Amino acid sequence: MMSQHSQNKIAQVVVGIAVPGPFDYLVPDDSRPTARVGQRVKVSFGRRVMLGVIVQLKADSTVKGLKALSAVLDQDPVLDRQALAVTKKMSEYYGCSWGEALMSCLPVYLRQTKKVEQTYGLPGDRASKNVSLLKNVLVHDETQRKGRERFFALIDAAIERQQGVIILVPDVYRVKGMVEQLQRQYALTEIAVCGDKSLTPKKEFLQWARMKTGQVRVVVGTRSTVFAPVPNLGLIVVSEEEHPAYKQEQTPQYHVKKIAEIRREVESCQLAFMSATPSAQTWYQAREEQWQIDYYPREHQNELQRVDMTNFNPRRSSIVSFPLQSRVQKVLERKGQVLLFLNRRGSSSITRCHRCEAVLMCPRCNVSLVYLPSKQQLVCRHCNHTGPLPKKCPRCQGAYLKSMGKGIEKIESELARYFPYAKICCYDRDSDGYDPRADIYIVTQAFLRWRQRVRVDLTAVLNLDSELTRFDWRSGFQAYRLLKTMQLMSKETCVVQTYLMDHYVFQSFLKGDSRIFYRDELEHRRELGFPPFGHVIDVVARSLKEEDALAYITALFDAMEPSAGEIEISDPQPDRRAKLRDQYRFAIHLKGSDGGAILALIKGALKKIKSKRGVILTVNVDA
DNA sequence: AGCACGCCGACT
DNA sequence: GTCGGCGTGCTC
Repeated sequence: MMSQHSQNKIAQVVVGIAVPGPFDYLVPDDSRPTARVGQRVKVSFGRRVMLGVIVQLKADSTVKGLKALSAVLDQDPVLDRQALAVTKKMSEYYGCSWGEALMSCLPVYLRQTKKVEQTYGLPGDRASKNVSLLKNVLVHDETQRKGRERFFALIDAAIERQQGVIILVPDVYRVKGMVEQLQRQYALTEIAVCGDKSLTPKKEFLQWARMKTGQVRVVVGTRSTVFAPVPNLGLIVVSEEEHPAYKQEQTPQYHVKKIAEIRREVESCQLAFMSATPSAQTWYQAREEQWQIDYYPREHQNELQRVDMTNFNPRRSSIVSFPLQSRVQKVLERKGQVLLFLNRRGSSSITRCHRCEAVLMCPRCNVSLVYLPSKQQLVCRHCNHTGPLPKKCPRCQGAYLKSMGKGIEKIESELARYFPYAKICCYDRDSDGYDPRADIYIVTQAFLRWRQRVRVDLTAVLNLDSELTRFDWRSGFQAYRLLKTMQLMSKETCVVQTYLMDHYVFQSFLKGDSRIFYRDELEHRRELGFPPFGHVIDVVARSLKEEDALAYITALFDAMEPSAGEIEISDPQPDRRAKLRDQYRFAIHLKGSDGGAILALIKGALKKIKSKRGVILTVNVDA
């Protein structure tokens, strides 16, 4: 009798910490008939009690002195073989433990060592039909309308095949709109929302269980929804695929698009990446891998006006140039609407003493503080440290503090003088909605989350140069994305102010066809060895003690094998944010064609040097 | 990741 | 002589 379960004598278990594993445990006799791969278990690991997951069952083990499982927590496995395979591949790709990858794909409620009575048996046999592998799709849509039609056609086809669908959106604000769109098309009960942090763990788990048991056809959610336990998965849609929020910044640092690709490999589902401005990497990948590419260029031509700022004396004229002012004037006369973009909050970005030249700085981050007239506060753009505007210079007690560097609230007060009857509104990351009745909006980056809903008569980029000159291999693309977005939001005219008329990004954009931009941008990246033609890896050491962080990064630099292949290694240098939240940060930048070789170089150097107390090291690939 | 073991400086 | 620093190594 016992022998028929002898294959279940030993369980291989992984735990959610950075240890290699898996570890063998004895399965207690009474659990042997019911023990299954994918069940959660309680184990004593070292001196601790931890949650584990059975990843394999076997008859015997080479390890002596095995401990027994403390308890089996599930009746049915919470993870099927496909989820196990996906997390295994994920751990190999990202170099985290299998257990860490597994935990990130479980709902919070199931990460506790609590027994769950819920069963996850599927109603009937929903074994997947043998569907031939469908081509991945890039939906590159500048029209809003055609892309949506294509989107629904892809979902319809998956439902037609009796398969489930996952739809990813970059942040919680977009979930609602997406669900409303879907509800017009599909029955309410077939849609579930996922990744909503306001949900209690228990409620999130109940949603998860609905998906797991196949009661849900379509799942909508943010980043972590890419792990949703949809049985017989047919399609994963990544909307606004270039959005940076799809990258998880805490360990394990995964990217939604990579996980989607792994799920495609394991579960043979189709992928659809959608955007009005897809990333250059995706654009390239779609061509290299022969995806189906649906490009819908914008239908309505609008006028693009370039303003060469070298024609104006910056000391004598406003940041809103004369040509732009007269454009605004004309639109306002017709009761039209205007949208101006400047990526700088507040009224001034620097407050300096006229006498001793001291600049008001954030004590924790060593960057100049921004003044917000609406709150009458000085605020740090990195850590949100806030304080009042002092009346006297804190260093020399002089009474002449001077504001420099104009932000959107400064533009607002300037424009209020030119256009006293216009209703003018500012929007930055502290705004929680915008008033669609304003005559003029002046906005920062944060406003772009509304880009799909906004259509105004005139849009303008006040300072393209701040986007073009950022020290970042993606600045070209991001400048292009801003230009395109501003262009698509305008019904009639888009004005761009710049000193850099000849910059390749601007010149490519002016040619009108986005394919020209991607061709030029990719050529530029190929020459410089940037992604997708190479990898850029940053290593950052941070510590409360400046000398410790510097000593550590220098030791790491010295331990790196010189000229290992064709890897470019920068000298240790202060990070772009040299001090952040009281911590000093130093960086090394590495570049090369083989990302794995760069990581191996870093790992090799790390092994040679000893870790230092209070110094934290982070490695960022293609950040 | 934790949490032990283990080997060198300042305290009753 | 011990308390306690933190470097090193293991967890079935």
